[in-house]
Amino acid sequence: MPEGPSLVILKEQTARFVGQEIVRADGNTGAIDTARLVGQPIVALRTWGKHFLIQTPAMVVRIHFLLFGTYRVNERRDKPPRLSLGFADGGELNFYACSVKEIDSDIDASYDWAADVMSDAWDPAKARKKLRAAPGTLACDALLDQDIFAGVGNIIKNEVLFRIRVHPLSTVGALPPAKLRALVQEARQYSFDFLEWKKAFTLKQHWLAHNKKMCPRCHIPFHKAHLGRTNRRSFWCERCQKLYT
DNA sequence: TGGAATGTTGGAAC
DNA sequence: CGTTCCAACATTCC
Repeated sequence: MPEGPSLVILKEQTARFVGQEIVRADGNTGAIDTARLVGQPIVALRTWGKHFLIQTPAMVVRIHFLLFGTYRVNERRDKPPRLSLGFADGGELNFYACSVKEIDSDIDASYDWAADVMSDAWDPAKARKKLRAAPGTLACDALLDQDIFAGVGNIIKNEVLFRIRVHPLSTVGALPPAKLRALVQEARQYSFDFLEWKKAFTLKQHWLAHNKKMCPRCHIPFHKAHLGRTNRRSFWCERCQKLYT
């Protein structure tokens, strides 16, 4: 469940806990002192990219789901939770197979909200500036850079590059200004499309490139390889997606 | 059924 | 000291 839009769904599903007091906190995370959460009210539940932030007066806990993490709201899985929070109204929030970490309480100082593609504070001009500052970066790596596009994951990467018809091995410095602008714009636009499709349980059927064998536009086979510094799977069409170097 | 995958971190190696 | 590479983590699906 790891890309940014999925975290936004989690935030929406847990909004009812904001303002509530944690009456029980446990789990097999060795990383935080769960006892310190008991008695704490939830000040805010926020997301930054793929981070889920649980803010209380005493501490801020960061959940990262990595590749396999899951959660349940008012339900339990048949597995030990990494972190389980119980609330006064009987509700509970359970996290599994994720990274749990206490972070600095001053989250506004440590997080650049303008870099989060799902945030109201998202700043496309700032993202373009960061891209121009690293012209040698491959397009496939740039989209996965959480300092530029927090929340973008491998699915979004592949879909954005297909939408804007840019080859994953293009360098961002070689992109014409309109393409650079499109890359930044679609990183956010596709993320919001992802959000709506995920909510409707129709995400996979909307994939045009990710995990696909054939180009839906020109009907030749996609290329598939692990590319870039990030070495993640890329799916692309040699005919439709232009290589800029 | 083994291998790969919506991801990141920390430490070794150079 | 900076950069790069790789193992580790852990679950689900094909």
